Order: sequence, then C-alpha cells, then structure tokens
Amino acid sequence: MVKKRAAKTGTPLPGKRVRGSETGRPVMALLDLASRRGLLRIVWELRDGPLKFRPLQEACGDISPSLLNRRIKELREAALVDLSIEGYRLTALGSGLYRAFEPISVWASHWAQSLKRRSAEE
Amino acid sequence: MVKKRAAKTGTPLPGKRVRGSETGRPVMALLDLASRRGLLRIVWELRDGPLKFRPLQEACGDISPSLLNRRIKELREAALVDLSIEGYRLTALGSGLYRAFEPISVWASHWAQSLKRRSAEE
DNA sequence: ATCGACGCTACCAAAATGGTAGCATTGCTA
DNA sequence: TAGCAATGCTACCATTTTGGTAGCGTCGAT
Repeated sequence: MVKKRAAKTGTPLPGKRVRGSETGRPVMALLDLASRRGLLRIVWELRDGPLKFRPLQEACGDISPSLLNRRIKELREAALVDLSIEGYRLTALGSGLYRAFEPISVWASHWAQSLKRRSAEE
Repeated sequence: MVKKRAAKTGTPLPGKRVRGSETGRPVMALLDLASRRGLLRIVWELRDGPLKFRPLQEACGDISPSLLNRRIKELREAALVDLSIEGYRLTALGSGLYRAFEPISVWASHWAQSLKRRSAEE
C-alpha cells in the first residue's frame, strides 16, 4: 500500500497545517515559508525600499518571472509584502521579519569565520 | 538555445557559490541552507539536547530516513550538528544559530496575531 | 545464532523549481 | 491614433528536489 502524499500545499500561514507539522504553530509555518527557495531573499532585497517587478527579479539574481511571481503571491498572502505605486515593498510585518532576521545575518558571519578557521587547521 | 541549468548543488557554505548568488556571502549561504526543507526544523528539534536517529526522525514529524540523512549530512558539513554517543546534537555553532533564531520565533507569534486580526476584520 | 537498536542506502514516484517565450493592459508620444 | 515601451504576469515543460517504502550492515547483548 502506497501512502498518499500530501497534496500540493498552499501558502503556509500560522494556524494552518503546514508541511511536516500538524499544529499550525507560528514558528512551524515560518519554517515552512522559509524553506521556499528565494522567499527570504525577496524580503532581504526589499529591505531598502520598494522595487518593481523586473528590478526585483534582477536583485534576486535573475530569478525567473514565474518563480518570482509565485513567491510574491505567497508573500502577499502572508501579508509580508504589498504592491504600491512604487513597486513591491515590505509591509510593517515584513520589515519586522527583516529586523528579526538581523541576528541571523550577524551569526552567519561568525559561522563563516569558524569554518575558515576550521579549514585552515586541517 | 536552452541555457544549461546549474548542476546539482552541494551543501551551501559561506565562501562557496550558492543557488541564486555568486558572491558566497555568508548570509546568502545561510538563506540557501534555510531553504532546504526541514533543515532548520532539525536544528529546532535538537535545541534541548541530543537525539538519536529514530527519535529525531519522529520529532521532525516522521520525516523519511533518506531525507533526514541528507539533511544530517548537510548539517554536519556545515558544522552545525555532530554525532555523539548520545545522538545527534548541536555544535556550539549550531546552538548559536538556534539562539539567533529566537527573535524570529518571537516575530512569528506577532505575525500570527496580526493575521488573526486581519481575518477578523474582513 | 538470534535479536534488536542503530545509522544509513537504494530505488522510484510525486512535487517544486527554474527557464523560455510571450500575453494583456496602460500610458506615453510621434 | 498607430506605434511602442514598461509593467505585471501566465503557460509550458525539462530538471531537480522531495518524500516514501523497503531493507541492508554492524554491533552488542542474550
């Protein structure tokens, strides 16, 4: 008997069941969102202000428009991004996520340092 | 002319080129790592101490062993997890990542609150 | 020798991703 | 008002990643 795989998943949101967790706990929804490739990158690239579709595409390393658009949909459903006359921009919620992300980006440079040391030692 | 897609990518590490970024900036490597499904979940589940293979599998929502093992390999290459006599556990670096992650998990509950308010208003 | 715990692999089907091409609308502007 | 560029976006499909089942090899205890 082949176990049926979960069907195509919608945008992960707190309170909804998400991949790998039945509880809908906010942090689990976030982990699921974060695992969508390029999604956090978009938040990152919007940190300094709004960007229109194509510039955003370019900022994200020439991501394809279909993928960019999928991600934008998810970000809008999650209320992290909206579309203004000046382009896509972070909502208040979205900037909050960006700010909460800063310790992680600090950690990332420590990480880089440690790995460099490690490879120098061997 | 069909552009050749980048070949299978190894574990994203700072200093290496990662998906969507040529620079190897630490934060980009981290974003790439984070986008591997279930990877941060493993870090999360190890927060309170080491777990052996099968208990870890269960903690991660009955992830399949092949996927778990792929993720463990990546986490070990990234020096975030190692294997002790008591099971898999976070390295010092790994616990650092977990701690850096806490503001995000706090943010996630604000996010949940906001979305609840938003849907109550409509 | 048999058994269970343990880490792990092989294999394959299903889903997500990423690339190319191009559409529909709007607002110019020649 | 006929062209035209900018804009957001979709269709299509090949490639990559994923997730699931089954089971292997080793080791230590019984």
